[in-house]
Amino acid sequence: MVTLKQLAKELGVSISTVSKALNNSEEIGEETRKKVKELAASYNYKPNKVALSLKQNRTKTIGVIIPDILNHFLAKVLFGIEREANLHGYNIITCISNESLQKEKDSLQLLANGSVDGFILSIAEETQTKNEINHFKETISQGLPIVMFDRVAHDVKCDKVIVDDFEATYNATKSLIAKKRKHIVFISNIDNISVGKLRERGYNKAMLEEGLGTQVLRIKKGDDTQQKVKRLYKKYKDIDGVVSADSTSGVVAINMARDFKKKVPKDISVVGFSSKSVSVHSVPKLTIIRQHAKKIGAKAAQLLIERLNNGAASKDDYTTKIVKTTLVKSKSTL
Amino acid sequence: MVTLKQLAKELGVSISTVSKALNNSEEIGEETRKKVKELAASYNYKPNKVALSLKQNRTKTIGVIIPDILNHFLAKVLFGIEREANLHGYNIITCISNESLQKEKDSLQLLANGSVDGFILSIAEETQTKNEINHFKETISQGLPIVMFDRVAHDVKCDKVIVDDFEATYNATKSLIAKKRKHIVFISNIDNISVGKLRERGYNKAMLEEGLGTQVLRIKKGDDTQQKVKRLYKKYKDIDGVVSADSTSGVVAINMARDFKKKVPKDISVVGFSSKSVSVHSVPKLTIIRQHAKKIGAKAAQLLIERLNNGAASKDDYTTKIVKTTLVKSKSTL
DNA sequence: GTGAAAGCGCTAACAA
DNA sequence: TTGTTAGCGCTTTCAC
Repeated sequence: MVTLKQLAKELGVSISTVSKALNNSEEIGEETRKKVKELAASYNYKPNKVALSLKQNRTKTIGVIIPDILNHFLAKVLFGIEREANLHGYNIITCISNESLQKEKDSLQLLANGSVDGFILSIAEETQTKNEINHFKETISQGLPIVMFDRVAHDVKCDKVIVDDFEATYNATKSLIAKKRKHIVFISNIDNISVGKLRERGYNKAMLEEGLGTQVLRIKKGDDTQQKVKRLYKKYKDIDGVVSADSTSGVVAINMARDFKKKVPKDISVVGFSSKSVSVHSVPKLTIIRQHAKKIGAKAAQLLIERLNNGAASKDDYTTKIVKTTLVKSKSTL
Repeated sequence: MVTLKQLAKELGVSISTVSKALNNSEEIGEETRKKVKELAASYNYKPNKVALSLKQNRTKTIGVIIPDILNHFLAKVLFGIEREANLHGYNIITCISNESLQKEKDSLQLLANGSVDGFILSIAEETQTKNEINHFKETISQGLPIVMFDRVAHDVKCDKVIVDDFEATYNATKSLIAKKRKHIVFISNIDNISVGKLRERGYNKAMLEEGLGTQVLRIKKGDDTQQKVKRLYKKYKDIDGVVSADSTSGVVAINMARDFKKKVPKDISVVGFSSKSVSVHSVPKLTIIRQHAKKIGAKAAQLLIERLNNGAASKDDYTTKIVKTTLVKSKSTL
């Protein structure tokens, strides 16, 4: 990489002259400016980012910590973050906590050494079950702002972007009930994380309000989803509705129904949290609760960048943005 | 963030003493060392990464450019890269080219300013169709090594990690033929990228060798996969096998078969490039061609880090590693 | 209009 | 054993 020094030497001027010329300073003469710029262009000069970061005490880099990159929703949020960050001249350093508290702590620690200006993260499962939040508070007190999305810790003071999980399943369940479904099962493989719990509660409330009994099928890591759904159908012949808290179980619920001569949606309606690209995996296509993942990511990035630009201005004035889900009807519901 | 300067001041010693003490230099007295370390620990001192990078002229950061984060395979490779990089003390800056040549160029340009020590990337679709490779060559000539994976440019001299795409579909097709399948269709939504073409050729060769006619269903962006598969089944009643170049069409091929009273795998066998977690989306589960994505990512990271450590040593001595696929049988094939 | 010098935080060669 | 100094690449104040 060419440096200012080298350009200065070749031109027989001082380093500061070159720097100013490149930054269009009025101090420098028209002619000199032109000469400098030409040479710089010919060498494809680009100011060294590291030096700039050191000088300006900010990196224009955001640390993103996500629990699981193979989760379609989280990947999509990451996409949204990346795009929005780029628009504002920021890069993102990605860490995958893999649902582990330790890895989450490590990542936070490791990047809190000047590598990034702030964080965007969704909390690891283990962190939520152990209810640990000190590492977040510490990071914030070190002057590094955090924006949490989806799985958030309400006891940490920071900006947040969340989904209306409770209402989403509440409404989805109600819509099934409105179509005369009576025996609706809730299927979830995320019952131990915050959003999973909220979704279950939304379902429960809707069912109880209508005087209907609730039934929950919990799928654990390592379980065979197809087997569990199969057994469910075998045991309870009168199931006529499924609300799924994750994308996999909704798809499986539809495809497996046919093994039991249940027509979808005539005999059984299925709706689940998912995205368009996954909904085509079932025949008929799954009616989904869309979370607008990209928008969530973009919003999180906006909040962080705003805070970074404001300096300490908006201290103690934190936003919680709720991005509403949308029920997108396909052929798996009436 | 605490700096050496502040620690030095508080201890009444010089900056270099503090630096040496923290780096366990033998030069510094036992006692001083202890005092320094204690104070540093109490302040949770961490050396400023940016200053270190500037000083040592390397960032311990890898730029990763992937075409599509929502592609399960690519996301999994990213996971592998991240983990391996972390093991070696590297962070990753992720850019998503979104299959765009321009964004790919921009990312390369933008990070080639000292932000990263090298790149790991898979080539964007547009870049492949336009067959552009100059931006890669330029980056390399600037002293930033590149490792390409999956979709690679053979004309660029750099390390590569690829899949045995041709053999994978060749073998998969052969295995269907061995079970007396005669009318096997190849379905692909990636026929315009390098790996897609190779996969199609593997299928073609296997079919032609056996004197069987070939048939390819191409699915374009924006097409309704379910509709296209449906029409295919409607028109050609005797289809008894499907080889899919991507994960979606394989899953759809299975789930849709039932609409035509075709039993899987009795009447029709389906095999496709995919991963375990997606294969459960079909009933019965899809027999998959596993690509070992995490391993690919890890290998790519290893190659890059090796090269970074070797300096210019292994110049002009580039590796192409082939990570063999594995055919994992499920219930969608005999 | 141009240049010298300080300083961001750190390491390391050299001096004391 | 400890301190001084230079320098990584850059911006910016201040002097000329």
